[in-house]
Amino acid sequence: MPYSDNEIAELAKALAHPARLRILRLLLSTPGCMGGDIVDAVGLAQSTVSEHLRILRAAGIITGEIDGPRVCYALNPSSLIPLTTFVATLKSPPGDACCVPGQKETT
Amino acid sequence: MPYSDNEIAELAKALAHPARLRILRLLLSTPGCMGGDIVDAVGLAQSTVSEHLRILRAAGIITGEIDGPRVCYALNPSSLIPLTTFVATLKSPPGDACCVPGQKETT
DNA sequence: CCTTTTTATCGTAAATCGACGATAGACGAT
DNA sequence: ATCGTCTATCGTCGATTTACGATAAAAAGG
Repeated sequence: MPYSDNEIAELAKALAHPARLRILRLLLSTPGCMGGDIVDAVGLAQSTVSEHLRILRAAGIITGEIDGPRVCYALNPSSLIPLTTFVATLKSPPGDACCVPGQKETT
Repeated sequence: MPYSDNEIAELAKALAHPARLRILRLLLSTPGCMGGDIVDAVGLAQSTVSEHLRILRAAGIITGEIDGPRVCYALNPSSLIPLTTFVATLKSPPGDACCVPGQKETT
């Protein structure tokens, strides 16, 4: 039993918002990464972006290092291992039906 | 630009609850997979479990095939490709600092 | 010291989520 | 046709989330 459902759910929750994904993409592609740049890029209020950054930091997905009056944010990809491990586990059984054949479909 | 942030966020949101992760683990390990078994396993009210199943189905993560009065649920791992692709992308740059060296730490 | 810049926090309002019981619908069996 | 079983939906309630403006806190620079 590798990682707890709560742990994985916390990570998934942190990723479950477009603005936060946008921030992560930004951190991936931007050499400078102060909060101000992030605010400009996502187009939300500064306080809202700060809250998204707090959520990502609380989940361990990013780190923030104080650099003078600013904060330099960076990705911490290894934090996502519990989530990726779980998803990989789901893919393991290639494809065997669970019920006896001969059903109608739904969706 | 492979997948949209909204699409990925929807998948992450569907995974962002321990009960739903529990259901997915159950579907991975259980040969029979009718809703009733799931209700017993997660220990929540039938209506609550049905709602979790609806969310997973809406996200495409599971499928439900009607089998008489029951519904047979099964995993659909390929639905998670947008999410796994995104997370894999985050891991690509091994580790280069984004700011000039010489900062204090936060977290 | 005071000002400027940058980030975090507070308070609040609207929206969404999670859980439940009650009810309705679908199906096989009697 | 009716009954029993299984699942989905409805209505509701409390908790959480998201967003904002306003305000406070920290640090560099004049």
